[in-house]
Amino acid sequence: MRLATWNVNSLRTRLDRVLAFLDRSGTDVLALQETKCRDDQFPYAVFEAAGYTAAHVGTSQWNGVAILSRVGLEDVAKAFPGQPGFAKQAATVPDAEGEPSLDTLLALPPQVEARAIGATCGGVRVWSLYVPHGRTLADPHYTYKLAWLEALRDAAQGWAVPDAQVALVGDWNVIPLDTDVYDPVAFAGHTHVSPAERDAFSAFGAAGYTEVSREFLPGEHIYTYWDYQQLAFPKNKGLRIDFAYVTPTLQARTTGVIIDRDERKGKGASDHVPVIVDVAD
DNA sequence: ATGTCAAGCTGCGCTTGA
Repeated sequence: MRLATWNVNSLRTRLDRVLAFLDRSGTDVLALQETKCRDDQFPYAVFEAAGYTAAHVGTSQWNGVAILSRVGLEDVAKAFPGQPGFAKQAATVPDAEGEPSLDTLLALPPQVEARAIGATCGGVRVWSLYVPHGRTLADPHYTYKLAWLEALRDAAQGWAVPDAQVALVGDWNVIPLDTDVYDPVAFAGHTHVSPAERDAFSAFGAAGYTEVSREFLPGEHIYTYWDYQQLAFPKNKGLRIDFAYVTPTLQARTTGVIIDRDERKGKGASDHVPVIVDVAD
């Protein structure tokens, strides 16, 4: 079985590329992140015509995760148990002088975002994950990111029972090693590289998972993302932030990992490329 | 070339998010 994960940065913009990728790669199960569409905008029929059943969760133009499968798709979960929500701040309200005041920002109730979807495909429990970005170390989104990862770790630890076949794949928005970024000095003080984020990422190892892209592709400066700005891709100024954690039984079946770097080329590319995991039948 | 892209909403530019 060929399992892949890809942050497509808008499915509607990239639908032709996704279909071409499925055809070219022979992927059986594709986890997508950042579909950037609502469920009613998701092209279920297009994927059905291509032979794939799809499950999607999307509530707005932001986030959105999906799983496509041509080897079955069962027991869909549109969030993980205990998945934290994010409390957006409403518009400022006027203070006594009628001016917007930073002291009167209104925190809206936390909303569980479309960042995780699970389904059982061909005997493997697949989770398509879009970890919150964090924005800056001082932003409430960063606190949310750490809480989100911790809650996922707790849930995932419970799934990692003996012989379980679980894959946690997606855009983790964490740079685990200094050699996973083109310039670690330039990233100091930013999100993705903080000790807390790196600890939250590596905690999945202690929870019973192995990150198989690292196992099969241990080299330095292997990237899965290149910013659209500053000619990052031609200069190969990338980040390694898309990963696949799997349970031991699934790890034992894993025969290889491919990072499809060519998918970043040409006009209309996503800023991320697919990470492909091959699993023996 | 302060070397980007996408979506929504109002509108044909701005804001948000990455």
